[in-house]
Amino acid sequence: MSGLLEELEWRGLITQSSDREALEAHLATPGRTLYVGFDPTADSLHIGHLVPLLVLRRAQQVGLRPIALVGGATGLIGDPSFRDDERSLNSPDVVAGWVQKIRDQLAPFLSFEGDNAAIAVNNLDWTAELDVITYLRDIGKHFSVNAMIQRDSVRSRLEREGQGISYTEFSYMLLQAMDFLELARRYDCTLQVGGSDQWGNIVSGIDLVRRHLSRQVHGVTLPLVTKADGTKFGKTAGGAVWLSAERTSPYAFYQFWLNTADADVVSFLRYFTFLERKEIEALANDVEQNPQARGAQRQLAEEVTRLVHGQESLRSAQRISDALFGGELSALTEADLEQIALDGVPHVVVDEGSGLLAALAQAGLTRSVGEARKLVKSGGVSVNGAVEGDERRELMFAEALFQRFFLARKGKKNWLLISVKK
RNA sequence: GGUGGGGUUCCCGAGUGGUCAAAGGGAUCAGACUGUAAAUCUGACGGCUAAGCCUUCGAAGGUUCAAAUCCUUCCCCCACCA
Repeated sequence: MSGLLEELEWRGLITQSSDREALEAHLATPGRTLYVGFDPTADSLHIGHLVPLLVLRRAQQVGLRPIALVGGATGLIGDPSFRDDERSLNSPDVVAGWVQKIRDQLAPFLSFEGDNAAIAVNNLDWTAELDVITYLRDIGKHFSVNAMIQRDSVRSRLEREGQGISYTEFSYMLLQAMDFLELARRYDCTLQVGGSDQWGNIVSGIDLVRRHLSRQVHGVTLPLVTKADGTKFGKTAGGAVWLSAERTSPYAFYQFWLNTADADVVSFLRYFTFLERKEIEALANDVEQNPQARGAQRQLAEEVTRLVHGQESLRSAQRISDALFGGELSALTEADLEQIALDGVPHVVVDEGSGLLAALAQAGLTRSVGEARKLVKSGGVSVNGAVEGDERRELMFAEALFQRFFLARKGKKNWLLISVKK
């Protein structure tokens, strides 16, 4: 009845699930509750978090009650699952700050009103006061170390030469299992969803709930997003692609999706948009027939940017993309250039007569002046639309657009707006 | 606490007195080709206003004309044992 599983199924979003038929039957009853956990490992979520977050939203759309859990406690420990090395701990103050930011970031994706209003929780609420003896007796007693060390998720840490795992991280799965138990108790939550790396932790939770409450609860994992060329999804030159506009501008965000490879775009449409099956099939056909138009990429970029940053930000991202990639730079007006800076293209202010190289380095477009020099020498930089071969190029009013601006470009798509200061 | 192994440039990983800014691979960046794709090929890949100089091989000292390489102490990681 809920249709959640069918929806996830055709989108390719189910990697593993606990007893599928039982789950299907379970979800047939209206009003079920599910949860996804997000650990605060930074002050913002990134696009890797988007898949489970959107699943939570999809679930709410078909009538389930979503719980977004922020790991104020688990974030203090660090999930060892499939990680090669031990994490360094973050201070409680820092993590608490991140918890708040992530809560705020999650909220717009869910509705906190209506019959199946979303719930936001923090697992620190039920772990902060827990004493260690109670924890060991009530939780720890249900876990077999023999079973825990069999988990794939920690195997590399146990077998790999030169690596180990601390008791702290090893305990992570108990904390996550406890979360499921707590949510089952408090909110009758009966389904946990997470990335495929979470399978072990989810199963631990299912077991714990069964032992404590004699109830059958369920788990589903989502695929790890991969790219056809084997490189890591979600990374760009500047690092991860973040959901916060401060870390990744809407323009950069839009460009990220627009640059999706043909081989990946269809699955990304399924994972990251709410477009219906027919629409996605039409776009898939488009990729086949008319790849150079990149219609699917455009649609993907549009949908995801709107979802994360809203209609306004999408417009400005498109406006600036059109301006920079559309045609003649000479067609840009002074107002356009001013807008470009506001819309999120990297921007630096320099004194007249400053060197181009310094400006590139200052803007972070290159890591050092030397790198900028090499780049210019190899023809990788253009200024105001023309390849710049002179490493000594100085930025003078006389040559600036509107006596103020230089539009520099590194490679084909990395723009930098330079303003010359009076 | 004991014994053994180990910490190398973004990552993996070679290097055991000069020929080492340090092999090789990956990642990354640029150029060519394109569609702001992929694949492929080419180049770059510690810093420096680049001839040359400066800083790097866990940390600090030391030996030497010369150290990533040898010695001392310390820190950290791993395995096994207690």
